Order: sequence, then structure tokens, then C-alpha cells
Amino acid sequence: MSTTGPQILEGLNERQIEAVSTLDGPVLVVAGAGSGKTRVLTRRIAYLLEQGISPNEILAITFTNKAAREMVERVHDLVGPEASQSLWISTFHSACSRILRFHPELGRLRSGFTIYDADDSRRLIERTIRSLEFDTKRFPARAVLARISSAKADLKTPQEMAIEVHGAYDRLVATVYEAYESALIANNAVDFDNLVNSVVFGLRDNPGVREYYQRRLRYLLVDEYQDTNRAQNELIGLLAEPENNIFVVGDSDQSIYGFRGADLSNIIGFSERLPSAQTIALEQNYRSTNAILELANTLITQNAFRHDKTLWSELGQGALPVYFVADDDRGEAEFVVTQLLSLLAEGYSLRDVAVIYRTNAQSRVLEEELSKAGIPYRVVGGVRFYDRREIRDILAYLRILVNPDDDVALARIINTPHRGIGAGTQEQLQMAARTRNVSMMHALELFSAEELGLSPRAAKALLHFTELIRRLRSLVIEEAQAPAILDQVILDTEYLEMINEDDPLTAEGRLENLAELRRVASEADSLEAFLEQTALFSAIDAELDQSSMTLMTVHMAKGLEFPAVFVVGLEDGIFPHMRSLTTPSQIEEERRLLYVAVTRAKMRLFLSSARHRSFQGKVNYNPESRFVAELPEGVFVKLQDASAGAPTPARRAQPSAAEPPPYRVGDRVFHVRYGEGEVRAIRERSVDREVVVYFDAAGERVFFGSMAKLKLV
DNA sequence: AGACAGCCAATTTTT
DNA sequence: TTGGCTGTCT
Repeated sequence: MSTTGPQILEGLNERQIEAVSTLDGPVLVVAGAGSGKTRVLTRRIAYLLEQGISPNEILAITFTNKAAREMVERVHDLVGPEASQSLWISTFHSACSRILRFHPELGRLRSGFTIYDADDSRRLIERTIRSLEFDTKRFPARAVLARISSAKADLKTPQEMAIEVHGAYDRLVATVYEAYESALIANNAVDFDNLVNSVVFGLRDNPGVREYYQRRLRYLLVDEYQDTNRAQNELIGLLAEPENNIFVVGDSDQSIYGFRGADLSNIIGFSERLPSAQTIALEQNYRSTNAILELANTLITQNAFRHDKTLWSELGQGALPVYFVADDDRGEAEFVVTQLLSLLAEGYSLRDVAVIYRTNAQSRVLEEELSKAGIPYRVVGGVRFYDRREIRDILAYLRILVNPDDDVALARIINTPHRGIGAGTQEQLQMAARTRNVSMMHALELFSAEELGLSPRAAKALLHFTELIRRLRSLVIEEAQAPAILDQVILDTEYLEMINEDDPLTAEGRLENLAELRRVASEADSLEAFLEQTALFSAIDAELDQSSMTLMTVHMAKGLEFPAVFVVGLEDGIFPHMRSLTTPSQIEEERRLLYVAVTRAKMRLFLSSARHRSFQGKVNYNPESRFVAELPEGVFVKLQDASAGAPTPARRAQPSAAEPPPYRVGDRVFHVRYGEGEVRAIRERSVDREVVVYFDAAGERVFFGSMAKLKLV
């Protein structure tokens, strides 16, 4: 049966083998960038199974659904469907959600509870601030939510927060926090933070449930451990007792979510808290050349709060990273374009290249220059699928059907599409509901318009609304399928008509979004499962465009790799960001951000800055990033602005597109790297021309005409 | 109820 | 520069 033994450890280095096969007790794997941590995690699961541990006894936790899915797939490939189906591999939030579905009382919830995402939470906070008659301008909900959220990350209750207040602002936050928690319970809802926190508090208070999970989950694995907050760490600790078979994998140098409560001391202090812990460091990198790793290593050794380690690889020295100082942000973007053209000429393709920046706003100039040059690109991030208005509206309808106490959902849709229930009426309803201690939906159902103090006109509009919800709810009671309910919502609310009237230009796109939502719904087992999925999964993975380059923030780039990477905007104020210059720990996090950015590169790395740039409508003269200054001569080549000094590859003469191409479609050509092929297309672009060649051995490649070293055969 | 001008603030965001 | 929100006018 267990003939898998050798396979499980096959191709692993010594450290990795040690990590995979150290069975009992706490283990910390310090896994540098590109050191094969997912491999270690998946092989370890296979190893545990081979050692006779039941799949039911294993819980593997990740931060993202993507990582969880990837782990499931890879374990599946190793151990087959039977064992892998019984494994529990999920995100913190999904795992907690599942526990709460079985034991809603742990979080003072009732079954059918709603999961609030950040936007729902913000809205509820805003309502709370208003209802306490605080000024929402002086105390923006977003800021208050951030404070509450970081308190929750530290497992701090409103009462604990109230004790430690410094000044009026803190006092307000503590007051809002307490009211917000009550509102969540009243709405039968949990926010993301409370998914974890209520399980932690619930397990502490309920020995029976706690012991059940402790007995069941004997082997825990945690991915990206450096990103855990105190609450998540506490959850792991609780579940792991009494055996303490905790296997955590992470890299202190890649902790970039401190601003959201990630607590680096979880990983740094792991072996101090658990003296029996074994620490295994993975320092061999399988991604980058040593030239890139040397730059990364020198950069990150400037940080004090970290696990000391030095990455190395067997992938050769490689090209020295290039650092370019542009005159302005446009010049920087032009640098990216020209270097990109050379990369393409060398045989890199667009999908091999990524531009990474600190803030989303930086994408604009890059996009303009790339468009100008006719280079296809995609920007990762931006408005996410479930954040689109039409999606949120329809989901709010579905939510109110399942959980009538969800006032946030109700507020969203009570007058969407417009049905004559204005702000005044809504406020009146809210007040009336509050004094009766019921949700707004229940108030509508239980009391007459007169009792609620509503005008006859408002009463009529509300009656229509209540009837609408009642009709739709009957579908839920009859256990109709999620897509059918969704269809009926769209139909009965005349939502499509609204979309059309609203803005006929975008109507089609929004319609497509709804169709996509319906497709997701059709794959869910139930309406409840569908809603849960939409709450916990942020995006339907965008199909990777095979022929465009990628633009994204450092945060989005984490976990990814590209043959060639540009890191732009290396200026004090941008990277490190202005708002992160105050404390040493903020600066360290910014430095880790840059570390994450540069370690995405496999072969080629380009860094750049601009002497001045337009930013927030004004021209800024930022000094060069302190991080660049920290790097010694020799770890990169510095290029001056192309107008100064010797001609750089950046400004190599470009034949104008008007010149006739030296080859035509159908010609046979030769390339040093790809051999012989046939020219399939020649496309004129504003800056250059594109030549598409189909190589006999290497398939299709796209070159830029000015750069391509193609010889006619 | 809806349109529009004026004002203000402005990282990063796995769930 | 952008976007979001508020208050005012129709």
C-alpha cells in the first residue's frame, strides 16, 4: 500500500526533507522567498498520511482561497482523491465559518447568519456612528473601522479598549466598537474579524466544543505564518492543544500586512513561546539568479526584527539588476517601455514581465505610455467582482431573504431600484425598529404603518416592498435553487430596467456581471452555500491573458514570480510611502515590501525612480528612496537619464515604423534562441511594429521589429 | 427625487 | 488628478 515513500521525499533538499518528516511537536519552517514552501507543505501532508495519520486529523490553514485550492490540488496529485477529500484544507475564515455553522452559539449567532465583508462592516459602522450622533465627517467610518479591526486582531474587547483610552478620539472609537458589536449580533452577522475572534472566545468558554476539535484535529499546518494576527495565532494555539503538533511555515521578511494587524512577533517569538519547537530554515532559492538574491539579501539585512538567513541559488550569477533614475514619472514609464522592447527582442514574452509599484495610483502613467506604445497589459486589482454595485445589490436581496435581521442588506436594497422609500422614511423606519428592539424587516412585518409612525404615502411604498420580499421568500422556503431565486429577484425588482435607464452604455457589462453571478450560483449546493461563497471568495479568478504584461502593487505580487520584473517609484514618499515614515517598524515593513517586490524576479530586475512626478495633482520632488541608498555599489548598475551620458539600451536608435520591414509574412527567419520559424504577422504600432513568428521548435513568439534579431533564411 | 457644483482627502487590503 | 460626499437648486 505505502509504496509512495520514496516519492514523497523525492527531489527535496535536506532541509526540506527534515521539514517534511519531523512529525511531532511544534515545528517552525523559516521559508525564504522561492524556497519551495508549498512543496514542503503538500509533501508533509502526504507524509503524515503515509505514517498512518487519518486525513480527518489534519487541518491545513492558508490565508487565501487561491493558496488553499492550490494546496488541495497538489495534495490530490500526491495522495489521490480518497484521502485528499477527507482533509481539511482551508483559509482561517472558511474554517471558522464552518465551525460557526455547526456551533453558531459560539459567536452568539443564530443559524443563517450573514458574513459581513469590509464594505458591509463600514456601512454598519457608519450607521452606528450616526445613531450615536457623532460627526461622520470628523470620524470617518473607514478610520474607525480600521481602529476597531486592529483591536480585534489583538483580541481586544470593547471593554478592554475603553479602559485604555487616550483622549476623545479613542473614547469615541471604544463607544462605537461596543455599539457595533451589539449591532452585529442584532443583525445576526459576523464580520471577517469576528469569524476568527468569536471562535476563539467561544472555544475558550466552551470546553466541550473545544475538546471535540482538539481531539479531532491532531496535526495543524499553517501557511504564511508571518501574516497571522494575535487572534489567528491564538486560534491555532487553542486547537493544537494538548499535543501541540503545530507546523508553521513562513518568512519574517515577507510580512507585509502589519497594517492589517499581522503580528510579526508570532513567528519571531515562536520558539520562545514553544521551547520544544524545532526550527528549520530553507535558504536555497529555486527562483532567482544570485545577482538578484544578493541585492535582496543586502537590502533585507538592514532590518532588525527578523530571522537571519541568506538566500542562495544554483541558477547562476545572472544579469546585474539595473537601476534607472528618470527625470519624471513619464520618463520612468518610457524607460519601462524601452527596456520591455529589448526584453521582447531577447525573446522574453509579455507574460514574462511585470511592473510592480507601491500604490495603485502609479499605474496611470504606465498605462498611458504602454497604450501609446501599443503594448498590451493588464492591471491586477482594481474593482473586484463582488464589489460591483449590481452584484452587491442582488446579493443584498438574497441575503435579506435568508437573514431578515440583516439591516445592512436591507438599507442597501429598500430603495434600489427606486420605489419611493426616501431617506426620511428609512430613518423613521430605523428609529421605529430600534425602539421596538427588532430589525427593520421585522418591524415592517410585525407592525402596521400607523404604529411605526409612517405617512400613508410611505406606508404604501413600504407595503409594496414588504410584499415583494414575502413573495421572494416563499421561493426560499420552498427550497428553490439559487439561480432560480436570483432570476426571480432580478425579474420582480425590475433590476434590468433600472440598469438600462441608469446608464445604457455600461448596462451590457453589468448584465454580463449578473450572468456571471448566476453561473456561480448554479454551482452552489444551496442559496446559503452560495452566499457564504460570495462572502469569503473575493474574486472569480480572471483568466490569465496570455499575451500581456502585468501591472500590480507589491501586495498583489506576493507569491508570484516573473522572469523579468520592474520595480518603479523608488523615492522617499512613494516607496517607502509617506504615511509609513513615522516608526522604525513601519520602515521595516516598507523594506520588506521592497524585498518581496525584488524577489519576484527570476532573471532580470529593473529598479527605477523619478526626480519629480505628478502626484495628487501636484508636482513632487522626492528624494531617492533610502532603500536604494542602502544598497552598496556593485549589486546593481546605475543608468542615468538617457539624455545624459552614453547611449543606453533605453535610447537605442529605433527605426521608424515607416521603414519597410526587412521581411514579409510567410518569410522563413532565423533567431539565435528559437531557431527557424515562419513570419505569421507584422503589425504596425504607434511606436514600433510587432512581428509574430511561429518557430518550428518553440511555437509562437512576438517580437518588436526594431529589436528582433531575425535573419532571413 | 434627481442633477450638479463645490469641497475634501488621498497606502497597501489575502478574508 | 481622482473620487466620494454634501448641500442646494430645480
